[in-house]
Amino acid sequence: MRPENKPTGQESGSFIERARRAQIIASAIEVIADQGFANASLARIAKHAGISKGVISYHFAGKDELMEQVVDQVYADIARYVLERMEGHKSATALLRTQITAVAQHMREHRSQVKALGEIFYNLRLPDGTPRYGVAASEELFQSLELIYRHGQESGEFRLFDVRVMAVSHTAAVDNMFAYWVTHPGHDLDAHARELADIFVHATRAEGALP
Amino acid sequence: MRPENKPTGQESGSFIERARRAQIIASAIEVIADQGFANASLARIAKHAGISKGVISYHFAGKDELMEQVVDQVYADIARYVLERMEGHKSATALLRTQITAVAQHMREHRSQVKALGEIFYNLRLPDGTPRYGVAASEELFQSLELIYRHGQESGEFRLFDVRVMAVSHTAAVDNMFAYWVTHPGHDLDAHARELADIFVHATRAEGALP
Amino acid sequence: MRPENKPTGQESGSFIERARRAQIIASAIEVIADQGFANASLARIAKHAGISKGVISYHFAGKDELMEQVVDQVYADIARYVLERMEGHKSATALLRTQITAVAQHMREHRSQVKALGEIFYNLRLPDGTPRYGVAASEELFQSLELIYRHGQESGEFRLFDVRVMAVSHTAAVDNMFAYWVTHPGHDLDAHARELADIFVHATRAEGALP
Amino acid sequence: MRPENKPTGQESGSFIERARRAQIIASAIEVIADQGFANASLARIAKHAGISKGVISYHFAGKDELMEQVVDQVYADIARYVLERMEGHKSATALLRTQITAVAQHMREHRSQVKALGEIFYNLRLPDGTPRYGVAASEELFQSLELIYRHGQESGEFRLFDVRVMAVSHTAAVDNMFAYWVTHPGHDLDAHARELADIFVHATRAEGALP
DNA sequence: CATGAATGAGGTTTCATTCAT
DNA sequence: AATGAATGAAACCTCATTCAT
Repeated sequence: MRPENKPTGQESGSFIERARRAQIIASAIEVIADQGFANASLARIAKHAGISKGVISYHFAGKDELMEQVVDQVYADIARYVLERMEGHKSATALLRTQITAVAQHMREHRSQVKALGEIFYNLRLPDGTPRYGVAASEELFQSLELIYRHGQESGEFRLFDVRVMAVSHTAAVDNMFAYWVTHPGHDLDAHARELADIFVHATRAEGALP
Repeated sequence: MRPENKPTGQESGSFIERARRAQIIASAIEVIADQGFANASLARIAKHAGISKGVISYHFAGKDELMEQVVDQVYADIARYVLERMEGHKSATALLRTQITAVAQHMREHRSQVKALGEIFYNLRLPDGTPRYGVAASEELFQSLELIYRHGQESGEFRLFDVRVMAVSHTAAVDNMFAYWVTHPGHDLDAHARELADIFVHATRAEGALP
Repeated sequence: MRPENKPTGQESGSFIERARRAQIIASAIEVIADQGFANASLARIAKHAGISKGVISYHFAGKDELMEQVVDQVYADIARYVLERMEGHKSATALLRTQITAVAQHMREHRSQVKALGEIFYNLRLPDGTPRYGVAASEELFQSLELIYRHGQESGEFRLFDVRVMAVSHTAAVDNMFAYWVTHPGHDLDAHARELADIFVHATRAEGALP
Repeated sequence: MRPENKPTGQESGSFIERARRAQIIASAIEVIADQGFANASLARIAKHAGISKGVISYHFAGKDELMEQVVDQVYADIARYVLERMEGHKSATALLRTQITAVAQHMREHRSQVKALGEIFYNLRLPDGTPRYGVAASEELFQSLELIYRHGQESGEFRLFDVRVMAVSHTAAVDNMFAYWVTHPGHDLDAHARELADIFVHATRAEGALP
């Protein structure tokens, strides 16, 4: 019997406990990234980790909890990585460029994690059949992007536009940059990111004021 | 035994044969749009169509072939719809706007089809676990968008940019417009499309030349 | 896909359908009577019937439905058997004696059925853990016995007593007669039944009026 | 390693050893009474006791031994309680009444214990699937009741009847009194017991000699 | 003396597919 | 051309038990 999860931010459980959970989460990420969500059975995840199937059930309440832990961890990693790199920048334009290029860097260094995140986001469903995450789950991300866009509009850097549509399109373009890179090995991710940043810089530019 | 499928574009089989296949494809679309790819078992599709499970196996080589037929049909519908509306326009800018708004109109009128298309695109896998359609499958779409963008660059309407990145981002933004609309009932799809067209018009604009 | 059960009294399904269901129910009865409820897995029931596990899932919504069908059938058999033999008797005393001896006869001829019924009654639980049947489920039986007892009190054959306590005790004594017989092969069930009838005849007798 | 259990009546092991075993037995009783035998996993029993699962394995050879210890303890409690109250009574009729009412009192005061006892009696099986306790296990109880009945027949208080059938029916009626009370909160257990005593007093009465 | 960790068997259920009719 | 019936694999989950520490 594993002690019930303490949903606090604080790490819980013994050292071994945490190590096993991390190992299982890592294995899940690799299997999902490699074989897709639908093929990522507990059996495969366990086999990939070199452990017995029961171990997963021992450390996680069920498959859903494991998936949610994967999402939580990967999402937190991305957010930390990107926010660190955005610190210090003042202008909305710089923030915008930095966000896109930082995400791209993180993707290049954590390809499997990001892929697994996307798979789970798209596929995990609640018992009633409705998506567990969905576009709705990106609300937090939308809002943080809207902060940048609104900041640019207020400072006069950006023209007036619907910040929600811009945020949704921004998110989509970044996500697909990743998907495109994954399926086109050899594609220059950093160049793509720079081009994408250019696109949104132009798209948001106040009339007659290109930098 | 059913005669093997002729993979030509030409309709094959008797009238009844074609009608049954169409009925099954329509049922599959509705079930997938409603319950998601993972919950769209042949049993559910058959039940929804009011027929026996065996009929599907009789008319399609397997589940995968059914899914591919759904994709083919829906994809062809979208292409026809959008191309019809683009005809007659000359300027790249007009073509760009029209493409985006026409897709949005089609989405509004064929919500289930588009949703099912997305589900299959994202979820269907080959036996070895790799995606059946990945971003790679959008190659045809990318190229047709690139035609527009290159046309604009040659006519001087558009600035110089990487047309592939622009096409990928364009596709992504349109896809997510749909996803956002699906999960946010009441969202104004047409307004979103107009804003999105504005975004790409600005993003592509030759310097100092806003219309 | 099996057509959903029509909960009407009318038999539903094709001939083969009904035959398979009957076969599976019979197999379940034998396995439960032989190995006990806890050991009566679907695998064992299927093996005993010489069919695949999946067949059971095909014909019954789940294990619980199978168990309930067993109860329904066995219970109806007993009721029919006993009521047939009680018909024509007028005096409460005769009805009482007949009920007990008829049940005993039925038990002797349908040992497995009765045993399985008891096992399911005692063990089957709802998803929330509460008993599916329980003493509460015997309410119908209690009330029919109370009719006899009240009839005897009104006719003056029986003394005054709490008919509910008498019915509960009666039910218990009959059930345990069966259980005792099951565990003591060679025990004379009919003699036991006659003795038991004597006990309740004496227990109910109006003072000073033994027949 | 724990020293093997000494199956003597004498308490064995250190103080801590005995305390732990008692604690575990008590927890098992509560869980079984609450959730039923089938849902009383070692995990749940351990959790309810606030200890680790391993402790149970340490102190008991296995689940079966734990169950048997529960039976032994509860059974001994009941016997002691009832026998104490029967002491001093001489007439068979008084002994009969006292036995029934004393058992009822004990039930009211030790509801969980009695419920757990019944669950285990009915459900525990030997590895080969046969019941560990069946009606056969009540032999001791039957014989002690038979002593009373034979005593009454010899003293002339009781009519002639088959003492085994009477004892079996008596046991059944008392057991079901408990089951009925458990499922009908608010039912008057003491009144039920008095009625039940009346029933057996009448059932055993020598003709023409009601007290 | 106690624990946390791990195991692997076995449970029910869902599913795509095959086949005789 | 269609159906109902059957299959067996694979999924997730629970559990009693074992073992190193």
